[in-house]
Amino acid sequence: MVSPPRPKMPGLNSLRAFESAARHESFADAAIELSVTPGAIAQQVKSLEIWTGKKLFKRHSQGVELTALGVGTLSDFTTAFDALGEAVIKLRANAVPQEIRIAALPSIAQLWLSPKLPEVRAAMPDIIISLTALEKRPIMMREPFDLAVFYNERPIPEKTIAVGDDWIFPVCSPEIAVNLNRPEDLLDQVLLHDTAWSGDWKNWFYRFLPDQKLHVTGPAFSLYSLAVEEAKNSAGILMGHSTLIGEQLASGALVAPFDHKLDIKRSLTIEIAGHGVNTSVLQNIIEMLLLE
Amino acid sequence: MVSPPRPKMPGLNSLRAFESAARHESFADAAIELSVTPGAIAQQVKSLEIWTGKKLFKRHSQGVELTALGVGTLSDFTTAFDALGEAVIKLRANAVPQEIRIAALPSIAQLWLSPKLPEVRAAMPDIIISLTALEKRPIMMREPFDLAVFYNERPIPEKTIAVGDDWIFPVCSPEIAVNLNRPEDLLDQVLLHDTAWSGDWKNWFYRFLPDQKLHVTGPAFSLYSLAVEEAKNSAGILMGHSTLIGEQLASGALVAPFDHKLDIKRSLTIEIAGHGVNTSVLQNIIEMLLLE
DNA sequence: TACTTAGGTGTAGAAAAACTAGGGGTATAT
DNA sequence: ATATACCCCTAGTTTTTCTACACCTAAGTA
Repeated sequence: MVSPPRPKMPGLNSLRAFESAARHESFADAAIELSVTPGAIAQQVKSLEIWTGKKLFKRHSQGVELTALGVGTLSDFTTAFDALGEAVIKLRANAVPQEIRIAALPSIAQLWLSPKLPEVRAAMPDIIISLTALEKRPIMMREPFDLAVFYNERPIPEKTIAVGDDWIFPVCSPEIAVNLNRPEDLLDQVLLHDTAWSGDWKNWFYRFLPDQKLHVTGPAFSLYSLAVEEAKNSAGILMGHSTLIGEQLASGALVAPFDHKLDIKRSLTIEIAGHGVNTSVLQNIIEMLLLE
Repeated sequence: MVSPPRPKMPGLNSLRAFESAARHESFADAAIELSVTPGAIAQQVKSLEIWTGKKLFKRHSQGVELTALGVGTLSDFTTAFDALGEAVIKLRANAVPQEIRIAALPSIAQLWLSPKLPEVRAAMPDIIISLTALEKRPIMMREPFDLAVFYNERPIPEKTIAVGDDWIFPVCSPEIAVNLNRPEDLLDQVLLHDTAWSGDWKNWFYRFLPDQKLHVTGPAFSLYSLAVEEAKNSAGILMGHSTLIGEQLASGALVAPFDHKLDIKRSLTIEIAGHGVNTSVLQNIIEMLLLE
């Protein structure tokens, strides 16, 4: 009566953990990708190694390295999980075609996308547009988004649509601007920082005031939009990103006291999911976002 | 500091349960394939339906039917899980190349394969040959076997190698055979049955003694090899399978009292895994198995 | 040389996921 | 009418997976 035992296959989760760890060559990065702790990755990988009977990684104190065996199968697993991810995303897109999911960098979501969405929603009242702010660009094959709006270094990858190049230049409230005539006037001012883009001031100074030692002492904000608000409140000078502060410059809430603009060689881009669902709706949304 | 929550993807196990259930159009069959209870499948499918927000199956009292949404994505999932299965099997084959895993029907394993293996092992002393008896043919893309020896209806599928056609005819020990001259002499004899092949006697009688009512009263065995042993011990008449009792006929332990043989339109076949590892070793093994 | 940092390991306990068991229900087959 | 085959649901249990540390090692830094 007992049916013969079939040889067990390894758990699917251990395969996913291996694939992620192998792709990043890092348990820590895989842990971030899968939203678990590195210890969980280590355990899953170990269980797969026990199943195969061979080590998949060489452990070093500073990281891991794939063994020959691991190298040989990584691409198979990546292909398989890509296919699986696409199947899931396509399923979701087909199941809820009236919902469009957009992923964007928090700053882009708040400063660029959010102001444009009301118009898009008004034009497409039966479409639900959801917006998720992510610090890191999602892998469109693996995560359930229809559009992703992020920065890309130029030249931008294929399959992405350029929205505009990103230039940086100091901006501030009109009240403060009256005291600023030359870049040197910045030296005794409060310089507002975004924690994620702490290099902005350094880069700009390096380009336009190369002889000046920079004081990185200003207040730091974890969200660029907070820094924008503070700048509007005359709390200091902000390094403005051309792609993000268009609204504020247009309304006059912020002004650019100088003409010194630095191209940071990246563009705001829109990436479209490859699931092939809702293509025309997505095209319409993109067109509306690109206007003006 | 808190990283923004990414939208959760459904659990991998629910995807596998859905794929299996959809492929079989049956929760019960999926449960067998995945070695769980049907309730487990139902729960996994439900959790996927909750994630997608739509029903994937229409439930009927006699079974399930895929919805349009389910139909549309089944092939994507099947493709993905096939790729994943192949990746795992290839990994295993590469990790332990000195081991060859053979799956076979229990009767084939014991009566056909097992007698031939010592010679194969002697010829390849550094290869470990493991043999697993399975009631059902494994899906070679999903389960870790290198060779599968099973019956196939003729015409046999591509990619399988025919070993020999299966004919059935009564066999018994020489002592019993002296009393058997014509098929009619079987009527008052003990007829041994294999539970899995209970139709054998019926088919043979239908062909050669169509006018006789058949008594299906003989002892039943869950393993054909047990029935063979009993037949050798003169416990009764066995319906012999040409592909399985060659040894016994050759040694004289069993004899065929009549010339009445029925072709049951199937062949013993060997299927080779598609992972492409160890191809030449596998070819050698198959050649040895096909000898004589 | 000693400290710090980055990244991996191992274990125990906790949390989450998955499974089984068992009681229902509804069609189809006998 | 009764049995059978399937699916559903819920409760409780088992298994898996994860976290939380404490520990280890190598490389960079003071």
